[in-house]
Formats: sequence, structure tokens, C-alpha cells
Amino acid sequence: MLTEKQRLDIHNSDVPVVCQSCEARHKGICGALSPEQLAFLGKHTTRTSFDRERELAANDTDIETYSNILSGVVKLTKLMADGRQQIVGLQFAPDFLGRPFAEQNVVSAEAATQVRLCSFPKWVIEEIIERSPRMERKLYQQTLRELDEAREWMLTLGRKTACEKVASFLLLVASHVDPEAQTQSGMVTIELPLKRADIADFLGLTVETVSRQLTHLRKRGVVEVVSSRSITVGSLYRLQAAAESGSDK
Amino acid sequence: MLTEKQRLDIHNSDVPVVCQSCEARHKGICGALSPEQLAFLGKHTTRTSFDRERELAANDTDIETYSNILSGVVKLTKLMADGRQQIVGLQFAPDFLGRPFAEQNVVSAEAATQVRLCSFPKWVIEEIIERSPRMERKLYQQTLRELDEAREWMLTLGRKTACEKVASFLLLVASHVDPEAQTQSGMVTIELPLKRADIADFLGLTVETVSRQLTHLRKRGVVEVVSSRSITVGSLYRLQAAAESGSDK
DNA sequence: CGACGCCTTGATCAACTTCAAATTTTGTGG
DNA sequence: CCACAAAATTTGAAGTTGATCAAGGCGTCG
Repeated sequence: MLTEKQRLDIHNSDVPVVCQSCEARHKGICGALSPEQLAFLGKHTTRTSFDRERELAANDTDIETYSNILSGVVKLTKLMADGRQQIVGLQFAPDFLGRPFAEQNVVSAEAATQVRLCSFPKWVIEEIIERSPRMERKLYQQTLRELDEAREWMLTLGRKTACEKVASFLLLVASHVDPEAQTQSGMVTIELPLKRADIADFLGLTVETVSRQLTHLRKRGVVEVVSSRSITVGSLYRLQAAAESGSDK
Repeated sequence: MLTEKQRLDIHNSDVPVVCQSCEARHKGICGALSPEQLAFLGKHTTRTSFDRERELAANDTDIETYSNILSGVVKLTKLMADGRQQIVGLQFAPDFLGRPFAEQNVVSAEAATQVRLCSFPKWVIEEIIERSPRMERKLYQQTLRELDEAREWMLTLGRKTACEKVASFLLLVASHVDPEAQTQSGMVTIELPLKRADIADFLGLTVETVSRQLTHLRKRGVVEVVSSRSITVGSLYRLQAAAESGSDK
């Protein structure tokens, strides 16, 4: 007995082998492509793995490739002349990485964890966008989602206290790792994709403050710090409360 | 002798009268439409004027219309349960207002100044998006621009000092009112579309701090406060410096 | 083991907020 | 056009939050 997916893959035997079990084809943008388009894309595909901290694209340089994130977390950062830094976005698999219709990068992209990418030359994506309205639609919708997230984060950066910021960050990670986490209120363990310095750059704080607020949340019993990269949350409901008012109760 | 524009308008005599001299057709999204599509859109168009402070769309309510901004400035805001507020975007004519592919508003939209809108029922825009890839492209590109701006602003919110924030705000307004202002370095007078309380909500500060930083910039000779809503900048270059380091020199 | 990177904790300090009040601007009706 | 009330802005003094500076602990990898 074949599952629907298997039948589909047999039927579309011209789907590149590397794409056949790729998450980007199911949840990501490649799902918008016909087998022929996928085959075309597959011809110009490069899969690469990057160590943590590796720069994937530098600010103010020409855009040469676009990518799908196969696994890992990518941070998008802005840097000021004097070294101040702000993370302006986190991207998770199977997000599309890159800014269509631009010549130059306006942010730099860096691997926050070990990252695997499936990359394509700029012209290939441009051609596919022109030929596949469904692909463009997928990209458009991801951009709208990113804009929603950026605006949500602006509220966090502009108006929340340090403690609320840290709680908001934990919630953000929880919801990306496990989209259902939003609703459930039970116990969850969150693997943090960022080190303290990155969390600070994401929250507009210093490392010291992030650390202090984390111990503060621990002492209040909202979280348990299993290890520096792993946090257990007793009740997401309480964490949510901490992200909006801090005062608890 | 006819200009090219006049010839075009005569040729396309089925272009709705209200659209013929509309900025949205030249710089905005309506430029993507054929005369027939424009005629269809024109049938379902409502032009309305709103006083300053009027709410145009409330958070957590169903989306019923989309609009083009004909004139004025619209602020997009997020509100926390305890009343803290953050402006997460400013939109200027001839921006498109509204979030495609969503059922509900995730921000509220409010007129910052007197605003004139050209509004369309939700289904009309949805139908046009399906039928006009050029329209979808325009919307996609505006969204990408907004995302770029949101990320730029995240750096401002997270990492800049109060003084740098105020200077950044003045630059932002200057560049939207007069796109060429970016390059020129001469004297410019900026009409502020927001009152102090709104500026504070945009910058993640308090009214008092905004006011103090403005007088600080005045005493440093970077700006001249003509009236509370009108600021003259001697050198945009110096203002730019103030937006990135504060220390001047 | 020892060095290095990362994280935490403590003490002090500066920036921004809060609270309070004065001053200016704006809008309205006579 | 003026007078007056309401709203917006500015200014001052005191209080908090988070930053900075400094030191120490933990874990990992050679």
C-alpha cells in the first residue's frame, strides 16, 4: 500500500532526488513548483553546511544567491559603525533566505546554529519568480509573515521591560520550534538556538541583563534553567503572563 | 500639443474619472492595472476623508476593506493590555493600506494627520490580486519595502540612545516627505506629521524625553524648532551624524 | 591540567522614566 | 479679534531600570 506522498513521488519521477524528501517542498516554497520547474531548479542547486557563527551573507555586498534553510537557525543582523548590533530577524527551516528584487544585502545573515542551506544563483530564482505565480505568492506570504513578526518585535523592543523581553524571546523560540506550543499550556523544554550575547542583541539588552532576568524568572519559578542552552517551562501560560506584565500572580 | 500623459488618458477614456489624476495610479499600486481592471476597481471605490486621530481599522477586528492613502499620514499601532503603546509603522501617500491574506487586523490603523483614503471591499482586492500578477507584484514590493523599514527601525528601537532616536525620526520623516532629501545636505524644513506623544510611541520613549532631546538638538545647533510641528535642519549631514553617534563633531 | 569561551553575580553609574508644575499653543464662542 | 478653556509642550527634581565595570565560576577541548 502506498501513501499519497509516495504515489506522488513515483508519478513525478522527474523530481530531483535531493528534493524528494525535502521539507522545503512540503512546508516551504518549493511546494509551489511543478515537477518540471523543480527539475530546473534542481539543476542549479547547491547544498552546503555551515558551522555556527559563519557569515552567510554580508551587509552592503551584492546578492548572489538565495537559499532555503534545510535545518538550523539563521540570524539577520544590523551593525552600527561603532559596533552596536541588533538582530532584526531569526529564520528557521524551511524559510526562504534572501531579499528578492534587491541588488545588495541590507542586513547580514549569520548561522546561529549549525545550518544547512539549499542555495540557488540569483538569476534562477528571478526566472522562477517570473514564471511561477504560485512561487511568488509563497514568497509574498512569507514576507508578510516576517513583517508581522517584525512589528510584533518592535513592540517588544520599544515598550517591554527587560524581564518581559526575555520571556517574549522564550515564547518566540517555543512557538517556532513547536508551532502548537502556543495553545498548549503544559510543560515544555526549549532548546535555545542562541547564546546569551545573541539573545541580548535580539532584545536590545546586554548579556548581563539577559542573564539576570533569566535567573529572576528562575527564582520566580517560571522557568528552570536545565543548561545554558536548555530551558524548561512549567506553564506556558505563566510565561505568557510574564511576557506582558512581568508582575506575575 | 499633448503631453504623453494626456494622450494616454484620452486613449484610455474608460479609466474612471476619479482615477485620472490620482497619485496611486502613477506612484502607487494602481499603475499595475489595465484600464479595464481600473474600471472594475473604480466601480467599487469609496473616497473618504478622516480627521486626525480617527481610527481607520481596529486591532483584532475582521478586515473589511483595503485602501490607498491619497493624502496624509497613517500610523499603525500595537497596544498592550496595560495601555503601553508602540507605533510599528507609518504610511504615507500613495501607500496601500491593509494586510492581504489575513482575516483579522493584527495592528490598528489611525489617522495621524487629516487623511484621505480610496477604499475597496476586501473581495475586490482579492479578486484583483488573483487576476493581476502585476498588481500582486506591486503589493509584494511594497511589503518588502515595509519589511526593510521595520528592520531598520528595530535597530533604532533596540540600540540607539534617546537623542539618536529623535534624530533618526526626523531623518525618516524628511526622507518620506522628500525622497531626494537623503542625498542633499542643504537646509530643509520638516513638517512633523506626529505630535510629541506619537513620536514617543514611535521611538519607545516618553513625551518628556522626546521634548528634552529636541531641545538638546536645538542647543547643539543641529535643528531649529520653528514651531512644535515644524523643524528646520541646517545640515542633513549633521543630523545623520546625530542619528548614529550623538556625539557630533 | 590549564586555557579559553561562555555565563553569572556584584557594585556602581548613567540614562531614561516618573511625578509635578509651569508655559505655550490651539480651538471655540462671544 | 479677543478671551478663555483645553490640549500640547516644555522644564525641573527625584526615582528606577538597565548599562557598565569588574571579578569569579563553569564546562569543554586540547
